[in-house]
Amino acid sequence: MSLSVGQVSGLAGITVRTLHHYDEIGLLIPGERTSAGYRRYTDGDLIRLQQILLYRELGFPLDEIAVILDDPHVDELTQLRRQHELLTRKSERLREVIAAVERAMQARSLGIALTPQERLELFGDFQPEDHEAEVERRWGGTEAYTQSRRRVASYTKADWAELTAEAAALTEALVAALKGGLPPDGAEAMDLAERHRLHISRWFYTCDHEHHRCLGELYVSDPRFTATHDAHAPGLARYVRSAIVANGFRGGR
Amino acid sequence: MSLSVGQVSGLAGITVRTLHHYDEIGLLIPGERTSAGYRRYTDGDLIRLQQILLYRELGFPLDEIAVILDDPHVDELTQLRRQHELLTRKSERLREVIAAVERAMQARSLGIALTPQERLELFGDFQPEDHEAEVERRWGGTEAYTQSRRRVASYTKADWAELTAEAAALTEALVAALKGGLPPDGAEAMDLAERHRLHISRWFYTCDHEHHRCLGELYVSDPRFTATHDAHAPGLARYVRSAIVANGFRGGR
DNA sequence: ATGGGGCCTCACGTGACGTCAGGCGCAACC
DNA sequence: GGTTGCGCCTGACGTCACGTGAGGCCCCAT
Repeated sequence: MSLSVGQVSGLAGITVRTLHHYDEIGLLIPGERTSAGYRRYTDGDLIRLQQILLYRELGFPLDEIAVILDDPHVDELTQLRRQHELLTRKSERLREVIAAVERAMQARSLGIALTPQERLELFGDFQPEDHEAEVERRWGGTEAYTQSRRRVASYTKADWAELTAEAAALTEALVAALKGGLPPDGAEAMDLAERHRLHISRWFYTCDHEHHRCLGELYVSDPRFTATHDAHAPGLARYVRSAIVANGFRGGR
Repeated sequence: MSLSVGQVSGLAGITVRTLHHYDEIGLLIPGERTSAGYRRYTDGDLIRLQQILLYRELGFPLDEIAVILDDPHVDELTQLRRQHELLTRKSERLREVIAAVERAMQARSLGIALTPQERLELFGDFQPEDHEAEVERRWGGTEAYTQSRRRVASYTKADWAELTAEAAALTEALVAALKGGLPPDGAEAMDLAERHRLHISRWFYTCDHEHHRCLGELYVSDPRFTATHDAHAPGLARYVRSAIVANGFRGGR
């Protein structure tokens, strides 16, 4: 009960050439060949092909797929769980994009123009691989980065919930301080900056005052960070930077 | 308020090279250049970029994206509606894939093995563009195909509901006939075959007895059609083929 | 025995970038 | 006021995942 290239290509919705290619690079070598050299795909081959197509659709390059599938100490159930998680993540991202498009439609039909930044953030912030790759490029190699990465990887859902709640409260307080007209070098703002520093230290990496100051600079110099902050309140990025600097003078040295 | 390549690449989560590429092929030419030849992206450019990235993620090739976006008599709201529809379609497909993975997990943890066909159907049947491309390859150029395509394109939701209901009822009746042991060349089965032929004629293209016979052959020779039929009841594909042949002799000539 | 459809192996083409190489622009730092 | 560094520029070649023939077996059906 083995199938020919044509039959498999029909079943899987791919071309014969693709199957040839996968054979060439050793990703999917048919279990048998007829005496005439015809490829014959067994049931096991088909299962592997389905896995390949799934990971391919998730955006993995073929050589990585080979590594993933040929890992000997990973059984099929684990593969399925991985796939499931990646798929749901992708689905969530898609839902956000859809929501963004809906917002844009609403805005458009009301005659409001969204800022381009607001619309591009979707791509800048949510594409998981791309974003991580970019982070790697900017921060790769630094100690803070690797520490942060190790910690974050071990977080449970509950941890994440706590983390984001804490971050949200902090942002809210900062917005309130800004809108309340409190000076960035006042005690309240400095306290908030200190809370911010401790937040980073607790959840991501040990952040001393100097590092904190670098972060503050980044908030105003990197347009992505600036946009994220200023989305909550205009001028927030600069306000936070100032508060951080003031707090650094107070507590640092 | 224009941005440099680096700033745009950061915002959009893409590389500088990609922006250069889009400039080279004329997909996204920055609105301005400084005297030194530096690219400067305006707000309009960013909006266009966002549209490009959306269509790109939907799998469109870049030249097609250019055609879509440069279509003069399509305003932004229409674009958004198109995007929204395509995205929701993609989301639905993703949900089906997720559901399939969940089924596979359940089956696996219960120790049941799914047939490879069952798993590959997902890719064979639901990838919209690929599938259509394959249909084009197999049937492109035939008159029946173009006719079917024209008609199907004009169907409303209500039409589709009626169509699928009719098809489901027909399938059910065929399954009942098969399971009831009625001979495929008996009057009842032939009547059902005739109903099938009229169903095709009504909804897709004028289907005479000869064409109907070809279709019957296809049901048993093309594993995809066979699988679709036999999923309802084992042996259904062959049963339908026989009934069609018998009906052809009765009514055809 | 003779097509015709499916399959084979080269082998070059293509789309969407990645990746240097070599060099200008400009603000900062010494 | 050089020079260092970073960002930007233009070629130009490399890469990945195939697409697209060309030329030639295989095999079943007429």
